[in-house]
Amino acid sequence: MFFYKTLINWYLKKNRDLPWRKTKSPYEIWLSEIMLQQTRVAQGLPYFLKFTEAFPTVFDLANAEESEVLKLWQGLGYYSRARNLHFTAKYVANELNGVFPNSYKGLLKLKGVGDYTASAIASICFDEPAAVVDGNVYRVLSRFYGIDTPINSTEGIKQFKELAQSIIQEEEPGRYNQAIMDFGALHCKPKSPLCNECPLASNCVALEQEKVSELPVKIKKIKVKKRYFNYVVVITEDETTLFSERKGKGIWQGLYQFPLIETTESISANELVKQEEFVSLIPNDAAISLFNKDEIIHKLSHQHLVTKFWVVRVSQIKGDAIKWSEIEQFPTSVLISNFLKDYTNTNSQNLYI
DNA sequence: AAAACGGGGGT
DNA sequence: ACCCCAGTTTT
Repeated sequence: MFFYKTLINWYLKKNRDLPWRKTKSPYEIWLSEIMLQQTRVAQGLPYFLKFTEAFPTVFDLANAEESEVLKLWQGLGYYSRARNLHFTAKYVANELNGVFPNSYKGLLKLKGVGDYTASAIASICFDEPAAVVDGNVYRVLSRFYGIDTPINSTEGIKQFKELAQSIIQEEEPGRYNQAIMDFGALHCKPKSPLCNECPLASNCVALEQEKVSELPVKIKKIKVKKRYFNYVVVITEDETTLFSERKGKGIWQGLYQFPLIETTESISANELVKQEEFVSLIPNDAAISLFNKDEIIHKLSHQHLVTKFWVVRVSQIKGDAIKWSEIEQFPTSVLISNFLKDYTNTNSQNLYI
């Protein structure tokens, strides 16, 4: 109870003024929670404003084209969130008359809504005492209670959820959930937490045992792969190009891109023109130049994409072309978005063979 | 149980 | 470089 009350009191003084805290509307809370999954508040905030303006209600979102949703989501990452968001909006609008489920259990069934998000919406919108466990909660609980079970182990996930659930009260569960998350984000930070002015210091096990910097424990296991991307930027005399949707599994599903030739290592122009995919795409009269002198290393969590943009000028095109002037309407990755920006600002003289 | 899934910011 | 972020889904 000390823990619970202290966090709520801290929150009443120090909470962040955020737009989704002005409402209990499940639509807006849901929208904000999906956007903030694995995403910093500062990064998600402008997207929340864009989305609520473009889609004031769940019906507006449901009636949008998926590509329109992805375009607004562009740059936020984890694009399956946007596709699931749209799917769930259509489900709620069409099957549930626009009314979101009003319980943790019901919310959990929605696509893109897991344990954290169901708890957040249920507690904030419906005052259900369902405890959220996000990265902040893991950190605050592991330190305050001195728990060194790895937070990303099966056992740790179960243990911390049970502990969090045992703490939450019937009284103001939504406010408490937001309090412990804000406290983790602003006060009990990963590096340099403010222990010398902490309202929980008197009972914090990690502080007492000088283990603050060691907690929480996390098993690290990500291994980064290198991949070699060659984007073929075909440009015809009448300013059209090839730009199509990325199908199948893997990164950037549903986003648009130039024809992509992936190789096992970095290649030259001479090697590029020998690639089967290139031959089938490009006529013999093509003029090929390399746009970026240095390889672009686009860094994702699990892979580094070593990328070359090949500008290929041709008289005519084989596949389905789009007008270059309309390319910005399509949702695309930050990697390609950055290229388009650079390309527009660069004279074609600066190309490298 | 582990891997995949983005991008940005802090140290 | 490495870690972390209002996690969820797929393999």
